[in-house]
Amino acid sequence: MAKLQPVRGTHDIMGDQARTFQFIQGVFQDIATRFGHQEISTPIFEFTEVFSRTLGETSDVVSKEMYSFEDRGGESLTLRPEYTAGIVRAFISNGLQQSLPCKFFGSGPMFRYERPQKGRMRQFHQLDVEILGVAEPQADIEVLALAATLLSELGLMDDVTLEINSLGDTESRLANRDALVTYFTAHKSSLGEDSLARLKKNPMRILDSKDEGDRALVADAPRISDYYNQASKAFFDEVLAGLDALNIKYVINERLVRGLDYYSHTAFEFITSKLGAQGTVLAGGRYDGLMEIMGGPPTAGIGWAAGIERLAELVSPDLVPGEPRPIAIVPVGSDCQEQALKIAQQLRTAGHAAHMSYRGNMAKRMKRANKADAIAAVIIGEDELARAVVTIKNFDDGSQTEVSLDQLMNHLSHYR
RNA sequence: GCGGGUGUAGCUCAGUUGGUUAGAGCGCCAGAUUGUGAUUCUGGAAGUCGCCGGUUCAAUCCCGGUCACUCGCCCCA
Repeated sequence: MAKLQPVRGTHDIMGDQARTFQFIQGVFQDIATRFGHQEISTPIFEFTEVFSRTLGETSDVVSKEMYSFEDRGGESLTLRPEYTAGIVRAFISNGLQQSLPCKFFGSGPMFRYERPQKGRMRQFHQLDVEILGVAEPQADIEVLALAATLLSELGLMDDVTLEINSLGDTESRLANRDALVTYFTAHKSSLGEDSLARLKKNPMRILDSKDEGDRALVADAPRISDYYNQASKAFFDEVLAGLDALNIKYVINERLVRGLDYYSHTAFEFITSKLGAQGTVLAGGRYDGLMEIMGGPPTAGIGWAAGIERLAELVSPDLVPGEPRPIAIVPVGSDCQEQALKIAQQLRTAGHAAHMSYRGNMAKRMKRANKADAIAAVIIGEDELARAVVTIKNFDDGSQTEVSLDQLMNHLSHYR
């Protein structure tokens, strides 16, 4: 029989990794709450249209990366490849325009049919933050401050740099795009194969090309910043001033772009050099045009997503809290089982971690307790019970004391 | 989707220039120790050498395909 394998690009999360994930999500929830965001969990699948409409038919995600399937009713459903589309859909479904601004956070699995690599899975997990209904640059600043706080509390600020850019408003961006198309079309013959395709689908992406020949062309290409109108320039300046005020370091990267039409103004990525080709750890931007594409009322939006797997690769293990050291319950002889159960229950109710020892002679039980990193063992034997006492063994110094059942909980409170 | 690398025990890895019973360390189980852990000693289980096919008297080793992982590209978190 062939080895039972998980589906390509999926993983079981357990042990240290599970603990690291939990730590990251806990820090994230705490910070997001401090920033005034509320949790939202949207379904992990939606009608396919939710994603195909928002992401655009020509985008890579829609054209080759979606996990789509028909349900029994013949509806085309898709496992979510990203969080934003679902949140925007939820906003419209629930009529939340009545309660703007909406500040959301969420986390969970995402699905993309990609060729797996380290830091890139078919099922992966993201943290997500969105602010809907704030057209002011203050939202951009806050969302970036949230990101910076998260990365700093995860101990990653030294591993990561913030790259930021502005696409300008619609007017500025379209003017720049036209100029780019004109420029690159004139130099079509020197463009690489990938970039030729981008010229049609997503011309701004050429700016980000890794092809050497393209890069030479890009150096002389029209610059986005030359096409900012006054409002766009003022907006970007205000965002940068906010970052300066908060002492958040950044690098302006004019090649950092978003292709789809509903993006505008701020685009940013926190990047690390420690993860090979998958260097983007957290990324986002402003998407003021998205709500309308979805059929909702014109509503500004900005947000970001971070890959939990990628963060987990970077987080130092010593930051992740270990499991609490348990107290081992060691009954000796079958007559002591009931008392052992009761003591375990008492301990757990009082907030201790208690590990019940299930089988074996005493040496075996002690061995297991030691392996579980127990801080102490409660040894429950017939001799002791006859005198209404138990023996407490301290695993760190090897000392033993007899404690009366009455005093047990009191005594063990020292072991927290 | 495109190109390169890798695949031997639960884990980390040796090894066989193609030859009969494939090894180590760690881990696991048991015993020394039926009321006392970490150390020590002894023993044990565990592998269709990723899978399928080809070449060969003979394949874990060579060849082809396939699956998975991995590195880069595309794209992205």
